[in-house]
Amino acid sequence: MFALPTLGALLRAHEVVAVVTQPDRPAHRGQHLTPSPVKVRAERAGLPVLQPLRLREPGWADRLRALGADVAVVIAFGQILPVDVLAAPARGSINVHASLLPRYRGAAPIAWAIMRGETTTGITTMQMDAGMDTGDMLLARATPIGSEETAGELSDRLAALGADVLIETLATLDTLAPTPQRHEEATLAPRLIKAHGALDWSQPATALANAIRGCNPWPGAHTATPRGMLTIWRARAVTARACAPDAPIAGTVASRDTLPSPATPAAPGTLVATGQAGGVPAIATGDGALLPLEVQAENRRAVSWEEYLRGARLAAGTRLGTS
RNA sequence: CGCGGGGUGGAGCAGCCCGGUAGCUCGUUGGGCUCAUAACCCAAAGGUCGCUGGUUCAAAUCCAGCCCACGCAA
Repeated sequence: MFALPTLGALLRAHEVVAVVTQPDRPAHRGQHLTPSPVKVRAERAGLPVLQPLRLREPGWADRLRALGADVAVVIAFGQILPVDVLAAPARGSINVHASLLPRYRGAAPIAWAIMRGETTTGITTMQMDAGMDTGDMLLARATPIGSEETAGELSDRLAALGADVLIETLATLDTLAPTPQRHEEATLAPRLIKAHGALDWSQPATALANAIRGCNPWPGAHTATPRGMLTIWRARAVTARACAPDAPIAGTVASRDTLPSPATPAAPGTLVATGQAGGVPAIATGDGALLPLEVQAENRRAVSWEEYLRGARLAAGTRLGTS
């Protein structure tokens, strides 16, 4: 979980008076009530754990104020906090946000940065105010995004970076000059919903590859096939050199270098031979073709694209994405 | 008792409804073709059809119970 490294760093470097986290929720197979990882970690450290259903309800600001904390650290909490709660600690509340503000304000900055094809992102700490991620910035640190990095992988890195930046922020809090954000440059990164994972094959292959990275591990980029929904976990954009609508999938390509250009490109979403990667079929897009690497059919494990195709029995020319 | 699909040679799957010869795409091994190959051709090895019990002349297939791993929930 994203907040865990920061909690660990705080436990080492500061006195933590209490931890506030989400209530236990039914989770996983069997619907058992499951505590958040933050709660587990806090209880192991012997700290009081508060799990408010809604911090907006009256009384919480007073309870938090009574803890007598110098400062509150808010990270990946998922609730909008009223100002009296933010102001409960003596020095207010500091947020660790996983983007370079004012870009990608909101609940899913990591996924959106990848889906938009950004090559750089980072961590920003800010003094929280009433708006959503609109507070004055304290410290920021950038990090490059790997060309094939997934949201999950980037999240792990940013979680570790966030812990560092937060500790540095607290250590220099007295001398830091809060910098107002350039609000006119703000962009939004709203919480993802399942529909954000629906692949639109008319988009360019590079955009689709970004969407797939950004939707890994949640909600998963998916498309319809004649045999049910298919989630694509990893994919690579390839050139559409040999994309003919009725090209055979494998086997009869005489030479990868002498293929004639198709008279008409295959419709987006069509399964086509590529003449690349040993004749493994790819998927035609609005611009170029997409070569899936790791996929997962409904109710099944994630497997390689080649493994999936062995059992899926999809012929060349099959259209994906039309349910 | 949250819901839902699965367990079939080494991998991914079909067959199950409608019981009757173990199938497909790969992989592996051997041989062939070729300047060559991840391509093509031929051949071979490899399976207690998750387990137990039941029904039946006959069970991968129908019934019951159990075990195992998986998906969904934001």
